[in-house]
Amino acid sequence: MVASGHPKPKSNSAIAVEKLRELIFAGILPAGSNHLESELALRLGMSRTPVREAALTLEAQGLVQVQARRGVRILPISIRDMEEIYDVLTALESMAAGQAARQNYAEEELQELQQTIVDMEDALDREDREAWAAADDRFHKELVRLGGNGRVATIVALMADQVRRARAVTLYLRPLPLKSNADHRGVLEAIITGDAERATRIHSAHRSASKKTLMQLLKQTKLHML
Amino acid sequence: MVASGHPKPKSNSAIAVEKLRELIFAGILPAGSNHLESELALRLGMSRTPVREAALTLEAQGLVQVQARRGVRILPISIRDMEEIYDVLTALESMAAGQAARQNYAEEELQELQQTIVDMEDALDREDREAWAAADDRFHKELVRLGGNGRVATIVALMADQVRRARAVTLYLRPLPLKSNADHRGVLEAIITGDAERATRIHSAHRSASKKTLMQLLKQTKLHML
DNA sequence: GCATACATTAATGTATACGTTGTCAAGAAT
DNA sequence: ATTCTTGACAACGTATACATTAATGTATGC
Repeated sequence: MVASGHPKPKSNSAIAVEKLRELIFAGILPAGSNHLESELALRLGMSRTPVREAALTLEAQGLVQVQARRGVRILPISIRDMEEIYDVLTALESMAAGQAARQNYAEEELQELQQTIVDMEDALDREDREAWAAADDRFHKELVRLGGNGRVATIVALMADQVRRARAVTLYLRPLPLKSNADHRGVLEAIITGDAERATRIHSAHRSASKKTLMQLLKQTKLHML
Repeated sequence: MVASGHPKPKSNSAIAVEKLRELIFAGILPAGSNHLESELALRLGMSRTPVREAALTLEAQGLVQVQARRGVRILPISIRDMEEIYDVLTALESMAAGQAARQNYAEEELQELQQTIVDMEDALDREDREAWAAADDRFHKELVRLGGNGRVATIVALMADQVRRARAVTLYLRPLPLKSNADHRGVLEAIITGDAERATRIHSAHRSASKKTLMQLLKQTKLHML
């Protein structure tokens, strides 16, 4: 067998999910807009059936809403939505940080987490906001993975998707998150030393601060819908 | 307009979701079993299409898994699954308790929560485990509602579904949860007095204790799969 | 001139037919 | 006897045709 990449025969339904997600995240299907199933099917070059199934999947993920006779509606994200999302992330990630600390990981198992912090610092030096955001995503994802709770990882990934949609707008509005890295290092150290309570506390404070900053930003700039 | 119940013309797809959920919770479709789409369609008296859509919905809810050529598999719940689920519930409900305390609810707005506690006490007096479980469900659901975060409510409802599946087995194995009610009253009082930190702490301890009890029970009785 | 009722239409919801593919078993070869 | 191959079958994935239903526009009556 050739060692090439997966010869994965993806179903059209799965392809539709991917493509629609891309279209939504790229803003080509703008928040609040409605799209007929037949229109999307035409655009994706397949029949309505797999598109319909993809729409159901995306609805379960909270990205769209399927309305009878009005097509699939790309859900907008209000300030209140962002508040809810950040609170869920705060609760679950903080718990994950604590659980990670309880696992007694060897330092080498924490290399990826450490690397994301280094990458964030590098990005900050270069004032590269995109790179910082990408590394920040990796940090939070890895943190949750280390927590060892698959359901938490799934839920957090869903919520993080929503945050990412909003970031297109918010990333360049806020000041560079210089303070964040102290928090990240603190969480890492707490995990290394096995101090679960401290890991939870630091991360919770970190998320709360992020939320506060973002909320103020959204309210100031009157970006009530994304 | 007559004040009778909704003349709701539910779609077959929605009906299929309901019926399949009932069949799963009743154990008629046992955990771990596989069922062909055509078989389920025949049983529900409709074509494969709405059944397929229902299966996708239930898959997103974590109740089943659709495997190519092997039909829909009713997902079993392992001890590890229950542990993950309880941890998610602990984190989100505890936060909800704190948020509820911050809302400065008038006492009349907390009547339903109070009523569930009364009902639990009544059920305990009568040693009616089913009634206790039903009231306990209402307590947790109402608590989360009072927290005011819709996403938390949705996620908790999903997780609570899974717990309910397992309860058919566990409800009659464990001792009557006499101690629970002190916790419930404590949470209620903390919400009334607006002590968010206390509400969170008490509820978190309550959920942790419940988890511990359940875990021991499951391991002792060697009920590794449900 | 406005409101109401009806007809038309367009989009969803559902059924069905068909192509595709993995599975399983039977038989042959080693 | 075991393993590999091959072929048939069965179930899913997808397309398409059809039924259902709600929205819209028009016509008619008050």
